[in-house]
Amino acid sequence: MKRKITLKQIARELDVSISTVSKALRNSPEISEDTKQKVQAFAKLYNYKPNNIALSLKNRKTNTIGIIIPEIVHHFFSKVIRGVELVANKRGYNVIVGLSNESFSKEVINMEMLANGSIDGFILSISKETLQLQDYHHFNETMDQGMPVVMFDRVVSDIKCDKVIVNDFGGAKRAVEKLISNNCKQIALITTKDYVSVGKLRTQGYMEALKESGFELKSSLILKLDDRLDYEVHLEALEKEIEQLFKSNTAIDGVFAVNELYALSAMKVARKLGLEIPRDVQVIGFTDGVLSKHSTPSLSTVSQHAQIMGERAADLLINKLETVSTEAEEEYQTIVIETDLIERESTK
Amino acid sequence: MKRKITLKQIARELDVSISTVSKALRNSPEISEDTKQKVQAFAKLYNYKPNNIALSLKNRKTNTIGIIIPEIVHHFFSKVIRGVELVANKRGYNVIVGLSNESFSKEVINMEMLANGSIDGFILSISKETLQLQDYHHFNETMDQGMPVVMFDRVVSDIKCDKVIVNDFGGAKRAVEKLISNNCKQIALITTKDYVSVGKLRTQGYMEALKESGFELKSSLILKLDDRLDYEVHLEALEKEIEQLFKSNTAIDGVFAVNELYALSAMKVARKLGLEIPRDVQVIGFTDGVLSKHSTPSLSTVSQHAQIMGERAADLLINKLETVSTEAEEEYQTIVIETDLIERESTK
DNA sequence: TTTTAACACGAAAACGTTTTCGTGACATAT
DNA sequence: ATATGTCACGAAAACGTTTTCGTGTTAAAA
Repeated sequence: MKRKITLKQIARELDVSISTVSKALRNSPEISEDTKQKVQAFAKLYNYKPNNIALSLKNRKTNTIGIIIPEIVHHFFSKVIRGVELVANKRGYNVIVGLSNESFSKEVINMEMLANGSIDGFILSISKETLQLQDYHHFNETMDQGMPVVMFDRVVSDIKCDKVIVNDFGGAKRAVEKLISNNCKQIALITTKDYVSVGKLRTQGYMEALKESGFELKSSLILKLDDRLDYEVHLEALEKEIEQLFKSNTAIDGVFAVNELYALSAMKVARKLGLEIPRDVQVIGFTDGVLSKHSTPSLSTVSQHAQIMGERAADLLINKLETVSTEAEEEYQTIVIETDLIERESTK
Repeated sequence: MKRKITLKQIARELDVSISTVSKALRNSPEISEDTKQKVQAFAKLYNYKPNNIALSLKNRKTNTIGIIIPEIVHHFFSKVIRGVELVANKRGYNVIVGLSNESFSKEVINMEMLANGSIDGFILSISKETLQLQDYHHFNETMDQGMPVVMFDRVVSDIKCDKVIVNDFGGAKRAVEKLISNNCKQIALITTKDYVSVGKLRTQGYMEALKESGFELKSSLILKLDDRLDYEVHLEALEKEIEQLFKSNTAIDGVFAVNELYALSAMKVARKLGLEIPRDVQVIGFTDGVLSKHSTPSLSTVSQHAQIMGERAADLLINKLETVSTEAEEEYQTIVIETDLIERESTK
């Protein structure tokens, strides 16, 4: 077991100084061809690679970006990570992942751990608990210390930083318009409570689409679920709520759901109640998930382009890291990713 | 924008030496109560936190573990990451993620990037291309340099290191036994080519179960797919292959598939051919995925406990990192995670 | 021959810590 | 009065780099 070799060891072996070795390896013109050859050959032989930590300390730059997300077992978030990793790697950065698990305190702790020199900047999506508490001090403190932050998907407008978001409003609106043009008359909405920013926007898109088409808004058609309950575990509870919705609105012929699970459950409940999809009820979900594609019937859905979000966020962050900030130049961008409506079997 | 404060700055402000500040903050008995109070108060006020990079350099320990996986948009792998992150965080470590994207060269590059001081050890699952090429020099070189490696799921027996694997053989065997006891007579196997170690083991489990029950092995019932083709994209190609299988073996009444997608496709094809599940054909998959639970009919499956694998791998690695290695003591463990057979609607 | 310039290299500082060891001031014991 | 000991702190090294600056040697120019 041979430990990694250092400049100092090479210097000692070849009986030159550390500086000479360093310069020789970086091909400095200061060093004679002879010495360069000798040093480079030796370094190659012993497979010398500069120590990243030492470089980070010297350069005050880690070439690592931190990404903090609420959950990793989730198609959307893992796709975002893939996007981040893709451009990060391409541009010479590593990615360190922190999970907040939707908890405020874990989010804070994770950020503090990483902010102490481990990374150059953050890419993150805010946890539900943080959104509820509306306590954003940790974001502001991090940025105060000169560490750039790029938020994606779940953002809040109060915070001044770069953002990458989905056109939730537009995507939802188009989905509902699709249902309308497909001749749906009673379109239900299955959404989350308003503190989830994306849920709120999608709800507004639903409303706007109905309004523009001259439909009246019936609050009985809107089911707002408290998603603090993990419905992946308590599936029956979710289905019960949706069943109630269908039973008290027997004329429902269209459903727009703000995520995949809600949409699938809606299809399941509808079928259970003897309704056929898409003949009797048409359903559209909102997601980049894998369920939509493989469900039966497959689910029409609003695609968010999660991977592209990750790529954009990473580019935004790295650009900021690599431009010399002229201080006052506090210009923050918000990139809006457009959605696509993917039509599958759950719509006509 | 106030940059992070350092010991040196505190020392200058309070007109003491750097060492005094360091000791005061670590509550050294060498320092008088007076000075401690003063220093600690000042540090708190300016929210001093030691710089991780400097600590890493000093201690030659980063408290970071690297995890390299072939793909992150995948339920199994993201669950493993969650497990790793869970215990890593609990034990004071960060997690840095590298994606090989099933490519040999990306795997090598990623490992080299991280091995140069960025992390203390690796947790990884081998990429398909590496398994095909059977080129494992990068693993051995990393370990030669004294960096511990824990492999999970996709491992090879030639490499001497700690491992966490699933009981693929046993899980597959039990699944097929279940089909047999459910009265299936013609049980098909949908698997991968043998270079995927887990696929091979599951295939052997299938064979063993049949043999023990006195069934004859019919090679026409075994479909070996080349999974270099990404069937998530070329779904029709996959379905066509499976359709062939069913058409040339019309008596098939049971299917064991080595992953989720194969199982789902089998169900889809069977239904298309007018077969009802589970009445005419019973199906069992192998996975920890989300599709199984939400498909219609829901899929009976062999659960791998991915998160537990991640947890075990992390514990194994951190234990190794934190015990002083008495050199010769080259004891490597292999932890086998037992599977569970989750019965859902696709079996009787 | 003396001055200048180019060349090839080394010493040392810096990044931010922790830790070992040394030392001056003062108090106590001889 | 001298020796011993405790206390409170500082200097310096170390981790592994890069880079600035200084310097001794040799060759070219005056």
